[in-house]
Amino acid sequence: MLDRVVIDALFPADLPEPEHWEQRYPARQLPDGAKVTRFGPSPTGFVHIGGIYVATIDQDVARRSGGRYLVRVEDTDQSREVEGALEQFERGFSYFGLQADEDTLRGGDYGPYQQSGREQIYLSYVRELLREGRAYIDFATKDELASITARQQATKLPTGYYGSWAIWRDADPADVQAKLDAGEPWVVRFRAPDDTGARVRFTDAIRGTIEAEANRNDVVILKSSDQSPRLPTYHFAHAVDDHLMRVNLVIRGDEWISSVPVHQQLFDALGFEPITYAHIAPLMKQEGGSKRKLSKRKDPEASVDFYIEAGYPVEAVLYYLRGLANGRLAELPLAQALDEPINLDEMGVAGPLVDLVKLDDISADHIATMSGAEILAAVRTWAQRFDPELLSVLDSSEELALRALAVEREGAENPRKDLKKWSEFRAVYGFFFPQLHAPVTGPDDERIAALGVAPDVVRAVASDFVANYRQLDDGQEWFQQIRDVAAKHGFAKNAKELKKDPDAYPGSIREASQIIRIAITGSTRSPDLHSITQALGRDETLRRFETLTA
RNA sequence: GCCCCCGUCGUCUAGCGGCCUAGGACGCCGGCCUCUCACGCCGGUAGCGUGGGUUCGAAUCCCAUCGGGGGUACCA
Repeated sequence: MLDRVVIDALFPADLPEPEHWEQRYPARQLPDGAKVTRFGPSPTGFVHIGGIYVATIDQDVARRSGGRYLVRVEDTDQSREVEGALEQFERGFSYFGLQADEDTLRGGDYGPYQQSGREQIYLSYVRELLREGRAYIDFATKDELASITARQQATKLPTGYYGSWAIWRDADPADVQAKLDAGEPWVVRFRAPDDTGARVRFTDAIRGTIEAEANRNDVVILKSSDQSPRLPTYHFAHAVDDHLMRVNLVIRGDEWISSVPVHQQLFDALGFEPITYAHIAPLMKQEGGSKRKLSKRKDPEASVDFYIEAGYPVEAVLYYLRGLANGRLAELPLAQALDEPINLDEMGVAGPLVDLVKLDDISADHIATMSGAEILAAVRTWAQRFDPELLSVLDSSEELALRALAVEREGAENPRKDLKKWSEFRAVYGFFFPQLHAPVTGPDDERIAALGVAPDVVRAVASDFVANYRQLDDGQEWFQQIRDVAAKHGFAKNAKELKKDPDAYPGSIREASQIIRIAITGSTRSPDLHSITQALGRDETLRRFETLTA
């Protein structure tokens, strides 16, 4: 074991003792059963939808229990850091209404909330572990490490830096000193308790009891001395930060399950109270016949930007995510589900596939419950960022927009579900707006030609329709105008009649209606025609026939 | 290689030894409504990974096997 003087010389002389930090960050005064949770984003410049998923759970559990939810930026890997990542994170998370009770922006009594700002704290505890002989200085090179792993694999031994493989674990202090004097870079490794073969068990708040081999690995806890700032690995930062921030429930991805034995040893060596874990199965993606984690490289829907750009309503996404967390919530109406608590012990243990079709359905259902004014407001907000042209049209024709959105919605028993996301507004409602609507080119426009009605008949039908057109309030009466024109030009009363004797008619009422529909909306598929003309007004309605009657 | 987690319709799931001929939701298919689309309504499709046990009885318990996921980093 190294001499205390040697150890202390490796650290700043004014480095506080652990006791200092313990006092600086006292136990929280919270009601019984209050959960303090935390979400730890890495500033890699990509906000993953899985982060929203986990953070939603973190926040919900904390708030329900009268506890605290904090965000701690895990930036111990400076090489992966991306410029502006924090702002991006903030934007993504606030879009989904996920505000932390404590974080870098809002502050709090347990900061800094960014690991790169906590160097002194980690160092205090590393030095302490070193003094106690529960950690040691290590000079192993990458090549040495690779060789150890290779030899272990060849002999089917568990891989890792442990026991007699750990070349610096019980090194002669003189050798250590020599390396130090030579200025060789060093890391600090945790001295794993020597209980090889032992089994450990712990209770996971989601999965129940989990049993595993005790950790044997002397994991690195402090990264290389040739870096500045001197930062800890995740494992060590987790132990120190979660203890000092008085977090009592760690909710994280299940890729951490295998690390729990190390974490427990670390907590124990540091003299910290053990902590409760809840390991969440990650959001998955179907690929071929198998599932894999949603990947930020391959799957656009892994990014929160995907949902923001598409313009999915926040509530719909949140509702979907909560339903994935607790199946029970997916059966509840949206408002109620957003209000019900998420229970950890109800969470599934297998990773769910994210199903955009399901999200679309949820979203369409939700939008159908909104008023036209609410929808317009949401579309405007979306368009502000993603479709400036649409924005200006909306702003110059607000009344029209409201009338358009009212069609088969306001006062309707079963409102249309024709909008799944705000980005679809233009395609679905665009034709209402003269600035966005391209009139048909004429009787031979291919959309009309596809109906199979002769161009001169089309022109005649259109002309007659326009000549006698009356803007009527009653839908049936209004539609009678089309029936009359159709009858006059020999169209069959219904499709059945036409089918019986196809050559006897230019088409049926169906085709006649479609001529009118295409002229007005540009499409063979549209909401109720009468309602549309009500929204458009007489003049605009007739204007849309100009190219057909000319 | 070694260690851990997981496995019910295409998807999300209910299910905790008899209430299961396995329930719901989304999707899909068909029908009704109808001037198109959407909505709505009605109906249908489809699953306990496999093989052994235990038991009067197994989706539920045990074992094995297969499949999927993760860890085994000075990444988180």
